Amino acid sequence: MGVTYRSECPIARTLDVVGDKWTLLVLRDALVFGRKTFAEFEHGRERIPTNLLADRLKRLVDCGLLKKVPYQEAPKRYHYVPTPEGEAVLPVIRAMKDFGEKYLEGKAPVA
Amino acid sequence: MGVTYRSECPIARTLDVVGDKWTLLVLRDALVFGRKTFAEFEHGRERIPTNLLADRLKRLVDCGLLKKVPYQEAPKRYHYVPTPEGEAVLPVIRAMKDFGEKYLEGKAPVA
DNA sequence: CTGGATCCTGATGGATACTG
DNA sequence: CAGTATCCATCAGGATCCAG
Repeated sequence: MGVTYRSECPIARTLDVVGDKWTLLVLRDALVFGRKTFAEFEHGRERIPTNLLADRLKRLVDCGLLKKVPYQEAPKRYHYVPTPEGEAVLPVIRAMKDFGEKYLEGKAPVA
Repeated sequence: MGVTYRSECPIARTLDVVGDKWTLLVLRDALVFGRKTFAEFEHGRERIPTNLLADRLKRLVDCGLLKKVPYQEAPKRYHYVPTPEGEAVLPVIRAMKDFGEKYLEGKAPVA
């Protein structure tokens, strides 16, 4: 909230929203693997720490890329499901997948 | 160098290489604005701190997305220019541009 | 002056333990 | 199951410094 984007550039803005090591992975799990619950996101292959997962889910909900939908009472439980805006990031995820497959397979990481 | 990727997923691998707030912006400057020198990268609209710029340029060179080409002796000066692998990230940058233009224009940031 | 390197401080990341 | 809390390590960001 209340923070400003670094610039008017749409690329910079996109990075301000999803430009970190986990956010797009959470979105991938939601969009391509259909994961919905906290536990489903948590137990993906990359083992995101629970505090970061909670934070990323909250952010994604706050900025309108995911929405919380209740699926159970007592105790209240929620599914995290992509909004149309959330689905709109699929092309960037696909582009990353293509890039990763073409250039990063079997290649040692540098950083 | 010796670090391992978080998983075999090509998306996760791509994020391990370019998944932070600055790397893709540097790549954007190189690929779409044709910037080459340290100063050209530094004086973009987003004002990246010099230490981060130096670090990101080095990483990008180390992982083969940019290469240093000398263009002057005494003192040695270099251009940072995209390799073919570097050019291969253009689709992800374009996808981010599309997303940013469609969904983030005039919208307040959340984080 | 360009191309960084260094230093310092506050923010973020990440592992694990704990709670409703 | 779905998160919080805690603690420590690392990184970001800004200022400044240094070498060619």
